[in-house]
Amino acid sequence: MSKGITSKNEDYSQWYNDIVIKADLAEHSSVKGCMVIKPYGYSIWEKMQAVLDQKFKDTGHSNAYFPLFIPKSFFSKEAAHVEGFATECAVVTHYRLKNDGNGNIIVDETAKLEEELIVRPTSETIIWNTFKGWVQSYRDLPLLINQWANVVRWEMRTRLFLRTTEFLWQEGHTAHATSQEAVEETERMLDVYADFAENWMALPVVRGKKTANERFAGALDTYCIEALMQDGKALQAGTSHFLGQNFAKAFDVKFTSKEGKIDHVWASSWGVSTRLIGALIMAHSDDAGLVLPPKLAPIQVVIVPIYKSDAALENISNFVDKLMPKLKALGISVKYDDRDTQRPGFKFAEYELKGVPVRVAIGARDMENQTVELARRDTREKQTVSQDGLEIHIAQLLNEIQENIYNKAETFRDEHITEANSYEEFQALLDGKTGFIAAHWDGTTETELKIKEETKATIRCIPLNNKQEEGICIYSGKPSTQRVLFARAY
RNA sequence: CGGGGUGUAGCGUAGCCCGGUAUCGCGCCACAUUUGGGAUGUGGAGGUCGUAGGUUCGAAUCCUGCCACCCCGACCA
Repeated sequence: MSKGITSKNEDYSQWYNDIVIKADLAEHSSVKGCMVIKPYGYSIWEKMQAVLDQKFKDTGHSNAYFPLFIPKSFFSKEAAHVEGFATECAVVTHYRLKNDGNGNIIVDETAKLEEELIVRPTSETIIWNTFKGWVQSYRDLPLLINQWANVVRWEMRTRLFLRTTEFLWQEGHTAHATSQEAVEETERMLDVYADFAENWMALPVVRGKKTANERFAGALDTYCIEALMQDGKALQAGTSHFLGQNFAKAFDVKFTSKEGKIDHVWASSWGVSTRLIGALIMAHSDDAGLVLPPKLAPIQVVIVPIYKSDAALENISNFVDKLMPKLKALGISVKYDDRDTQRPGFKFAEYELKGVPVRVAIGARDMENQTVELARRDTREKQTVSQDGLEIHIAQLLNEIQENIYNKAETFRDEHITEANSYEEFQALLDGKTGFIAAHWDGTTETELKIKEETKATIRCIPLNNKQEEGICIYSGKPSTQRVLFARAY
């Protein structure tokens, strides 16, 4: 059926790569580990940005932009932070090239930087260095800043969208007068992410906290949303960190309270990246290609005319010219593909591959009967409907698709949260059913690492509002008060 | 950084062992017939065979160095 897409069941990883390439989302660049995000893929990112950006503004944040380069000394100021990122930093050491006399361009060794610059893997340090100058009084708080940026993490292995050397993201950085406010902010932004994932991406997520071992370098607490992909592996879709006073202390950011006391401010940081596009692909798509939730689809409706003569095309086009404004008035993005260079069957396949939620096909027969053929991408069902009130019908269908995609993913997710009560059971689940495994854990990093070493499964999170129950750790047999979610992860 | 691959037209490839400047498919261009699920025919364009050396009368092919990318592992969002 679908040309050139490996079946999901045959090779999930290859299926994913095929979709990214064939749906024209991105391609490998000539730069190792870096991708080119192509226009269609980028427009999905733009849609995500637009929604998230509005949500950030609605919660009081302002956008700003900080430098790509961070002086090495800044990094050294927060011990856990530098340790966490040290192994994956690109470093700028020189600022000039020269011709070596043989026609080769080489680094000019005389142009060595006094202090090396780190290409930001995240911006806490440069931002907190800057915040020092922005905060003096409680009146300056809370400071709620977001930036849209690229970052670089020198990963050893990369995968399109899921892990690339350079990627795009947003990072929020906030400063507060009290610990409680900073924690509330951390939780608020986690909710923003969860809401975005569930209501826009149609991606059900588990809200939770990371274990000490999985925590962000420099944070006191890391919250996350975890999603489940169709192959049963988990993917972290967003994180929000309570940073305590770690960075405020490292960069000496203090404020005077109403009572005249001087104290370090409290901080949060939070981010989501282009990795979300990877999540979107892996959560919903099928062997025919990408499946996009209508709310994030760059093109929500495509109209394909089927005609034999110019007169027939003109007839259809006249109808479409009246339909398109009605759809646009309802906020629906629509494309009329009247290219004469491709045949209808080709277009059908192409838009399915690209995940366009609704296809409208109109031929001579439809024009006679005052109908159109509607095809929905999620179920691949087709129906013939009246041209009368079509825009309303389509708007409803888009909502229905959004809902259906979510429900399908939710059912899958719920069916793939399984309790394990022994290590044998745990291992059998990992190798068989996969998905999240809810199991008792003794709370030690030692046990967590042992399990990871032996099974490659990690603790994805301790769900928020987790049910408390007595039990014993599946690995050590020590007492435990709650189950945590394990999974193999991306 | 270890292990494994690959580099030949825009893409995917054959040829390499056994040296004689290159195969096939897709795509592209033109024209015609087509158009309700990835059209067909005819004609055509397109290549410093990753790169630098070496061996040879002659190198995609043999030898050496280099570069790049992909996959698997350790690391990670």
